[in-house]
Amino acid sequence: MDADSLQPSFAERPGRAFEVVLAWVDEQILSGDLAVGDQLPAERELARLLNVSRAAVREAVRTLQAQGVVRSSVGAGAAGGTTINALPSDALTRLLRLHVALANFPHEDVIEVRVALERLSVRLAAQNATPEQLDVSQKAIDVMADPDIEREAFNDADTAFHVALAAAAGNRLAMDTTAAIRESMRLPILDRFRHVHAWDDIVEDLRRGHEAIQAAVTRGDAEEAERLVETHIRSAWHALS
Amino acid sequence: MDADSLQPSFAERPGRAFEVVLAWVDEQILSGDLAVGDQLPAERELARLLNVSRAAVREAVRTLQAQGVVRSSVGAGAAGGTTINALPSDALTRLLRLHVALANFPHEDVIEVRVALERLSVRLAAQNATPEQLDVSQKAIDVMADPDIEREAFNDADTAFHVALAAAAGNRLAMDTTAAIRESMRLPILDRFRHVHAWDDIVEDLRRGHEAIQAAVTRGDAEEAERLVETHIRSAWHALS
DNA sequence: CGGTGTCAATGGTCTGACCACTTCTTCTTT
DNA sequence: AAAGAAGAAGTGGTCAGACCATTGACACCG
Repeated sequence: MDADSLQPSFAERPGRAFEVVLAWVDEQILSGDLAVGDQLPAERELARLLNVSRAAVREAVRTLQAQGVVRSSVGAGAAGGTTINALPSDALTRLLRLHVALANFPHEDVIEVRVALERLSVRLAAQNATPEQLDVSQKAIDVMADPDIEREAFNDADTAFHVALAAAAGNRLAMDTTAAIRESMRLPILDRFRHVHAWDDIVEDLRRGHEAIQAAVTRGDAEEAERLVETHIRSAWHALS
Repeated sequence: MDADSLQPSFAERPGRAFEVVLAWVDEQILSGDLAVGDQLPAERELARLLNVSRAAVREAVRTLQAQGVVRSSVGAGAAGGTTINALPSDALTRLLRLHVALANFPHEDVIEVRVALERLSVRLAAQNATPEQLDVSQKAIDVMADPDIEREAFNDADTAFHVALAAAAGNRLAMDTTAAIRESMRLPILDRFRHVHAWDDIVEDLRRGHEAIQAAVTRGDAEEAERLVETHIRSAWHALS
């Protein structure tokens, strides 16, 4: 009944109790008061601060944990407690993959977004890529050049190629989202790889596409790289459908 | 003590209690005993079945909810209870928003990705938007037309305009990512709104940009809409920097 | 000086209770 | 007999308070 003077807007808020906690954490993160590596208040303290039970706080923490936002460990001192996670892009990738796998998004929708992001990636890569970064994508091309390569290994190298180009873009957010979406389509694409008939023709098209993209990026031709990557993604998906 | 004869492998398992529940649900889903639309046992029953407390069951349910796997609603009968879910989206938006905020990406990087996604959104919107969807974005424009509008309200309506266009694209993934990125920049943009000097000039530019985009989308001119939205975003950010 | 044990703080768990809401059943009234 | 009202039962949502295991800091004793 008293206190609350520090956080009245949250303590008075209606709605589910654990959502009050989530909203509070969201606000703290978005406003910059909580950053990666920082510790959340202890569960008991947070419960008192927001006028909810500790059980409600714990349910919110579980939600944040499931999303990879925080990590909890027991014990006193700096090592214990709940801390904001570096949110390795794995969390994004995991969640995107889960959603796509559950057919929540039509594959065509995913393709559209993927085209938009990869066009951005290769454009930035053509402008910013270092020779070392281009070596990484070239290595993926070399792997795929093996005429006896298994379809799964080819798919992995294919994924690695696109992720490597995204990494070469020098834009971390573009890389993370591009990689997450390509990664989320790894299994659906592999499934099609396995059931397609004209495998030899398709894989040859893919190889040519990759090499053309790599060449355009290497010589810094952003526009051509954008055009090539869009054609590459769309025609590959069409051939597999 | 007793019982457990039905699920000994789970009831006897060590490790965190809520993970026992998660493992049980995983097993039921993977084995096909639980499918989309099915109901989980009631929390009290599940707690008794797995020999854990109801609080542990609830923490597991929160985890599943955060992952979008289940949906809960109160009440007796078929309408109440926790059911296996098909399609959530909040989880993705929330995670992406936090991801952008936490990773502390350079704002320029975020702008690049935002341009790529919003170009996609307005292109799809120009091709697919219904009059009802265009009404929503028009309403945001009307709100911003108020000459006495507060800067925060203007920013909210601005966000709403871009999100509405993304929604009109008819591509759920594009909408979620576009909305998440625009929302992740809500606070930084608001901060600039508050400290900018030539507010009147800037806001007039923004209004003209919105109206031009809305007009292009309405008449189905995808290419012009793409061009306009890119110019709009880049020039607005430049004016605020 | 160095080990050693106490102590405090943390997350993890449990119990048992109450609430708000929804549905189904049963009984009363027309 | 039909319609409606009252209540019983079951659901998730929340709370308070307790205990446990783990961890780190600090005072104490050798």
